[in-house]
Amino acid sequence: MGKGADTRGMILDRALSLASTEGLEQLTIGLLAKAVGMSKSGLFAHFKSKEQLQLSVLEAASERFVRGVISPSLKEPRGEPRVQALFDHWLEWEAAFPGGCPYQTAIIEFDDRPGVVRDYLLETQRDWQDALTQAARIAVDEGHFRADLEPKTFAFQFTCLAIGYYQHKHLYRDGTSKTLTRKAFDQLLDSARA
Amino acid sequence: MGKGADTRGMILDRALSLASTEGLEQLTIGLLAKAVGMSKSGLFAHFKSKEQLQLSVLEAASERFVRGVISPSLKEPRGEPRVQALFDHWLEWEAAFPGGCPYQTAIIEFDDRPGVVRDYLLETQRDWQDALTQAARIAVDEGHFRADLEPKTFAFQFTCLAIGYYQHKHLYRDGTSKTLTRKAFDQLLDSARA
DNA sequence: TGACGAAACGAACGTTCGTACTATTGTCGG
DNA sequence: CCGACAATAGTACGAACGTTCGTTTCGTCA
Repeated sequence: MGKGADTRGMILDRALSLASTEGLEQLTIGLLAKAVGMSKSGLFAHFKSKEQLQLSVLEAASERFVRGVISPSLKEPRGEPRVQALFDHWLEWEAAFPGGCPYQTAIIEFDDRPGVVRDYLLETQRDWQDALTQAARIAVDEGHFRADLEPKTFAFQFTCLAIGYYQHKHLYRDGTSKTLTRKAFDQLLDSARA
Repeated sequence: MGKGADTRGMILDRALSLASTEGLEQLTIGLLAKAVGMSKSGLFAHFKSKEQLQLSVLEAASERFVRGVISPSLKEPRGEPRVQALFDHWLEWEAAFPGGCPYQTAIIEFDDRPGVVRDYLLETQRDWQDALTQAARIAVDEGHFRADLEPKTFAFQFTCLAIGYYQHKHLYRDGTSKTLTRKAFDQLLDSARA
């Protein structure tokens, strides 16, 4: 159980990069094998099907997301600072992948294709949305946000900005995306406060 | 030049639906041929390459977008009513495709892949962003929006909501997306007004 | 009606896809 | 150091990919 898990991890590392630029479907087994310097069959043995590979890639992404975004944000003070931290860490995390957030790509690819991949995406995205909603609710409780703020709506607006940032950055590539998104987010925070 | 253009149009019609659900790359020539009841080679003859087919599909989408969103909105009164119309027509237009806005899918697929398709996406998306910015600027001039509003930022926020709506709708499929998005948009309008 | 160009066809090209088998290598505990 | 077993490579498969080819059907006008 030693060596195998290591190579599997290395494969998923490389797969995450490829999936972020090419998508989960274009992430081909032959291509991935060449990228990590293995034979197609040798790599294939680690995952018993392409669908399992796709799922494993998303699970690896989840793990990184928790480690890079969720956990560090939970260490921040409750309320607005934590909301702000979630946003900051999201921006950082997105930049860690050459093709941007792998979830973004995967959701577009699979939101109309039923199966275990779509199910997994739905589940994790719900969790992320719940976490955001909860963070907003706490900010209300703490008195940072106005009492009549709807946490769910706030979470949606938050997510919209995150998605929009991703798209703007990768399409225009003019370096203005981060400033623009920060401005929009500050405005969102403004209207969320008392 | 009669018959050929007709079938070409019919092909692109079907292709638009398929591309919105499957993506421009998964929109396979063989699959499309089967969908329209033609032979692969017969269909292929209309476009001299797959890249040309993809480009033609996007051009067909552009045409529909102008006819369904831009033009009718320009008939509305200048200022906020026109901005509102742009948003309303966007929501309608998006619903006309089984897999949602074909641009959304295409941008995610091609934003990291240089070529004529990406170039075309960049160009049309810039046009759309410019149109939105211009509409916001007019609303400022008319006194509907506050004088210090930044039209470009507003256009970005607008687009973010549109993208977010698309994703929410197709992933969750719980029927709450439109209400949620309208609420967020109303809030955006509120903060844009005096 | 005959002829001619446009449009659609069927078959085949070489390549790559995901997956199934079998063989070879590598890594450890006795 | 060796046997067991995990890990990787090799080979082959049927199907689908984009593309090309030569041929056949269709539409139109002399």
